[in-house]
Amino acid sequence: MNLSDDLAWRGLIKDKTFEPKWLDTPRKFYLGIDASSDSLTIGNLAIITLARRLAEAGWSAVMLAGGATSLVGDPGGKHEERELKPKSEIERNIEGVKAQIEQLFAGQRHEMVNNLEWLGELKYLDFLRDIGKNFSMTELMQREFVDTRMGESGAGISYAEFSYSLLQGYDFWWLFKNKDVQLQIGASDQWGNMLSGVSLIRKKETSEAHALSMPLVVNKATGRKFGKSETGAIWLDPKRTSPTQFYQFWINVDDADVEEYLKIYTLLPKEAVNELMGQQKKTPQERPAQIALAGEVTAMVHGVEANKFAQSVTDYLIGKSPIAEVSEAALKEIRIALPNIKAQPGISVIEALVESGLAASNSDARRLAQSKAVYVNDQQFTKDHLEAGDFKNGRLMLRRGKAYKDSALIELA
RNA sequence: GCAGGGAUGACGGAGCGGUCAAUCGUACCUGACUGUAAAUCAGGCGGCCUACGGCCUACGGGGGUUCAAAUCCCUCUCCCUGCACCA
Repeated sequence: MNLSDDLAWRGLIKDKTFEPKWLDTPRKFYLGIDASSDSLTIGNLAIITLARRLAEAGWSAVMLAGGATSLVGDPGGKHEERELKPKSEIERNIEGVKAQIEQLFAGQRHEMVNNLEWLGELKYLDFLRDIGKNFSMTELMQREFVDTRMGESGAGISYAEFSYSLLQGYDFWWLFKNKDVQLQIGASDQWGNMLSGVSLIRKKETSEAHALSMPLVVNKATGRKFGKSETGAIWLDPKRTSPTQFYQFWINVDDADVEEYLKIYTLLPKEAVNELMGQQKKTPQERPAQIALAGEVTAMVHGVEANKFAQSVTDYLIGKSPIAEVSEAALKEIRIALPNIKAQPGISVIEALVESGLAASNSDARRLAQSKAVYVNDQQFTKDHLEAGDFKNGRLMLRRGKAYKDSALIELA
């Protein structure tokens, strides 16, 4: 299947400035990544996976870290002005984000650039004359982000954030001129910014350059944007979200979403996805689609070894492999992957829940205990204390709730 | 600058001197039913405790009035709406 058909089938094309067939001749494209945090989330992963697809279809990839643009802050999709981040923090963020992109592009040819390289030395007056002159204020004012921020109930917008779109347009133009980049890809909230570049190139170079946006990934069950909420964020950084937690997240995906995620987040071809969805329909309780999804995505983000390990930890979680018989080597890894504490026999369940982070406070832990939400080694647990006999070989699995993802390892001190 | 209006828990939004740890909705957590799914129903949802009870901290910041304040007064900060100023 050629690239344009594949992307259409996966639902990855929202807006574009070209005929679909144009995609099928490989050229050079770029994807800009914001550096507002030191780690990417699965929200960013969707678009990076799209970049991977283009690369595998023969396109040359330029990955742009927004060292300069992050200093200003993208107003797109935000309801109020952002806090400016210190420069040192953004530099750190860039390093973190770069490393993750390297991992995701392992074995694929790609180029990393930082727009600080050219935006950093840009002179303001030159910018106004060369770039500013090419933007119509009328057009800019009609942009949705400006409109919502400046409208009746808007929170206002600063000149700095307002100018963001022009900077991004400049990026595209610079890359077009200096690196022969002909396409920019991004999530649909970047559409306006991408068009800034397209029209700037048209005006200044009288040449064609194009933009492609993909839809924002939405949780079908709740209708909400995916991976955006602060607390529930799933990070690519294993220090923030361990590979096991990462794997568990995908295992736990709703049935309604799993097909879409397979298309967006894995490189599995159409036939394989259809095959999986067939099985999913027949035996949903075995969760074949979720298992495939979790395996594919974890392997891509954290590597094949980490994926294997996450799968084996899952076997311990669901009691398929008894935790009492875990090998010393695996145990070491589990201590990293799961919340874990050392305890004396006789420790109260409340204390164990709080210490391990499964409960937020003593009150919270008491509520959980009262509602019979405590499990030890996959069995409902109603006693107040963990006795010596509850530990098998000096350890046990403590769990909050019925789903396996909120588990912790408790070991005898 | 002047005049009005506003700031309440994760969010939206009630309350306008005691019965307010604060109605309600959403989000979130747990239980039942299931499949580590969804929907539905039920319970919970500031913290702490030797708990059908008690204590602490909270309604933008600070100060006051009162036996008693989220509720009244003063003041500061920020936001909104008009008007004025500036073009």
